[in-house]
Amino acid sequence: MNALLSKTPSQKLPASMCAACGAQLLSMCASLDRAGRDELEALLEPVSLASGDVLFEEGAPATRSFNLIEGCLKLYKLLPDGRRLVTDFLYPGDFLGLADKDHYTCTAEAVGAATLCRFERSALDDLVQRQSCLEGHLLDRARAELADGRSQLLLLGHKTARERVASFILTQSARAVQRGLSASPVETPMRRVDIADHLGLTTETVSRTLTGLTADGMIGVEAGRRIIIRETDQLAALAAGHKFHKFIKN
Amino acid sequence: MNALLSKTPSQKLPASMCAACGAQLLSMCASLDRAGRDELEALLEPVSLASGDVLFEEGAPATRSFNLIEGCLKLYKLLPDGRRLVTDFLYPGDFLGLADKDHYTCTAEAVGAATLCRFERSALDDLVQRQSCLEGHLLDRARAELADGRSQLLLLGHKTARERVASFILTQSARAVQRGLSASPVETPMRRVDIADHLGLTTETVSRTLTGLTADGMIGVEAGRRIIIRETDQLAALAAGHKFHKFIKN
DNA sequence: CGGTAGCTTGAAGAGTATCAACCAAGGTGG
DNA sequence: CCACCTTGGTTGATACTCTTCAAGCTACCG
Repeated sequence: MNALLSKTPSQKLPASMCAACGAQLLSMCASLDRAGRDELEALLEPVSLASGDVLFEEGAPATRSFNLIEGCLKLYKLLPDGRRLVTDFLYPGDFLGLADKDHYTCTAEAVGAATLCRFERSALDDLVQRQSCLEGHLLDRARAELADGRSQLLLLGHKTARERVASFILTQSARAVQRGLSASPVETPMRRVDIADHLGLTTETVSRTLTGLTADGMIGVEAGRRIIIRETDQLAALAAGHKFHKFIKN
Repeated sequence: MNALLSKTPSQKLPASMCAACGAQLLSMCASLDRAGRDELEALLEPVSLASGDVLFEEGAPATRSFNLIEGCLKLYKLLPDGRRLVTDFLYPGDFLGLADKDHYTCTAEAVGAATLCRFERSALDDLVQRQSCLEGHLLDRARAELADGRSQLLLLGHKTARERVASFILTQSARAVQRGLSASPVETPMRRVDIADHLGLTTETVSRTLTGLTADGMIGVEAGRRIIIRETDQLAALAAGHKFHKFIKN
């Protein structure tokens, strides 16, 4: 889990790298013109991570920003005694380093194998100053992250275990759709303990709740990691906190 | 609690308004030169709120942004059955509307009497485009809010009631210091139920926990709303999650 | 084939919510 | 000026959800 960052040898990628990048339409690159993209491409360094590799640790000087190209990362914060909260899972197109002014506010760790674009902060900040559309793009990203964060606050502050798990499934599903994947069989690459630490629960409670939702016919679970959404409306009502709903327990 | 927005008659303030504003050094105005400030001042409309007035509601079109000049606001989200989470308390100098792209993500309500600067979003966005320092300022604000939000996630996800209340007291104290007030007798203008909904607890638990912290000599409470920090280090250790600490129960 | 990691299931325990009463302060009206 | 009511806060007893502790199960890998 604490393996060091394994970076590819410092070779530049072929010139077509950005053009061939599957995440380009999702990420900040999409807001740039041809010249701007070339300039951005000149700044980036590719990074590969294996499962469990730590990209950066909470509290370390935030000297670099990243764009996730492929794979899945988790961001988390730790309490001194080991309690952990996974603030977010990241997918291709997501930007890392937005919340981090001087020091990283979270640790970033690869959930599975992952590849990223790495930018030196100083160079990126310089480019952002000249490309005002980038600043707007980052501000939009920040807005979206703030909104998501507030929803997560509501989840952690007041939702029941069932509601939390339902919300999680629907959130993951929605993100899959954003990436052009199907809504219903949702692939969840992370382990139960990661889900638990994301929802403020324990692995046991997550497991029990998934079992319960399955027993109620709202979802199906295949091979542990693939979740089928069977009753979208009921699941959505549960996630939204409609306690009175006839299909909802607790 | 649902009283309508009470705005002052649509008079312009005297030209010296911004210059005389007590919050100017804290807010976005500080990043502008003389000309920029004049331009900003031309956009603003003053707003006064009484305790309980709702400035805007979650889900409404986000047509305006605000700068809090005086008083205290709370931002909150609601679940359909009434469960509420206060995402944040705002103090003079704080900006409202950063997280809101198309629609407000929270309801904003006055905790006590409050005064604000109101900006039409379209006009402000236009100014921001031309004053790039403003964009940088907003990005910095967004960064700080994201970082704060993540800490709050950790609090709601894994901290005990004692840790939550300790964190709350220290956060309020730190914010008071930012505004040039003393760290130790902290004035908390909000009611217990607001604190409870901010910490994901009930009023009873907040009350009991404050009583417990007082009994342990870590704090003192005067007139219900004024909190004296007696043992800063112990309180900080508690808030940080050092469960093993000798003075910490639970 | 043994060993380990991840997941599930079970029983007991803890922390906080819930329900309810009580108290203090402040406002109102007769 | 005092009885009455309302609001906000505290304290108490009980209930309940989720955690903790523990065991078992499955799949994968050396």
